[in-house]
Amino acid sequence: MMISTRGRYALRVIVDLAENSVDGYVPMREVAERQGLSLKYLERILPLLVSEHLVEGVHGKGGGYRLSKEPSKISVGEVLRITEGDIAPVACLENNAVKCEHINDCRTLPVWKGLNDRINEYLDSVSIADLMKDIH
Amino acid sequence: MMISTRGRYALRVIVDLAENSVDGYVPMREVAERQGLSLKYLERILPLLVSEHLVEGVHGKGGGYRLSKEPSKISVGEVLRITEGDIAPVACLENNAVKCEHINDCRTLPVWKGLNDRINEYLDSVSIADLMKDIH
DNA sequence: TTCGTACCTACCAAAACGGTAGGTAAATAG
DNA sequence: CTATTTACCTACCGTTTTGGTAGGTACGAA
Repeated sequence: MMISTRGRYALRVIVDLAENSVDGYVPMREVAERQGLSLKYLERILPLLVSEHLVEGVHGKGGGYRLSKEPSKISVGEVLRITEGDIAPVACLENNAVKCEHINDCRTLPVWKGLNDRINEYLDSVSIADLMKDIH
Repeated sequence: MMISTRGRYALRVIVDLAENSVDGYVPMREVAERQGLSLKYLERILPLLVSEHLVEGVHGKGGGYRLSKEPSKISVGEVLRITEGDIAPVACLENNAVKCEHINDCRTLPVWKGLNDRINEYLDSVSIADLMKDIH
């Protein structure tokens, strides 16, 4: 399996924020409760999203989190790359991969590159807005 | 990362067999040497491919392995599903996944299904013959 | 000053990963 | 019949990743 709970939970949090932060900030306690996830675990995931300017957090009463961009401007690929670190399907395509010596003669590399391209292409084509429930 | 060494090595072995078993059987010792992989580790992977009738092994001198089908009839997806067990990108799409209770109201499920479909579609579209070096 | 929030760091159990070790079973050559 | 060569089987094992928990501190509003 490629996408761990970190990425999956992050995505659910982002969609939850998109749907529930009508104007103000939403405390993570509420999101955790709504989504049935551990607050403590989410608290470890959110700083990643903050540092990459996907969400903003404010302290104190009335504080919480909100999205920094419109849901239509955030792609699923963006969220996953931030939280998973790397969504390459094989080790040799990871960012910090050790240079393979048979790279010019590898029979299997083309299929991994092809797979990687299709995965990223698709995940970048879906936005958070695409995942939101239409609220009439 | 989604595809572990098991699947990647299996694929390299299959392509190696396709290229090097002109008529007879190829001992895994030769393949391991050519590919720079641990023989002992490959010996643990190959029974999977045998039991699913992708390759055949014969004992004794002159023995080894050969493909059971033409390279053009074996897809990359087939090899990976056998060796990896499951190539689902997320836990909730795995074969023996626990039934999620929010399955009918999950905002993120559609994107995982879409991803899963594209991954399998692509891997099934590439055959071992596509990965072989043209030998003139 | 108190409360509610984000945010930080250390720790930890369980599973997966990537093998190694040490055999047995079967087929062939001599 | 014996030796050799191969496939095949099973148990073990160190390291890394996963999926958290525990216990705080920093900050901001009331």
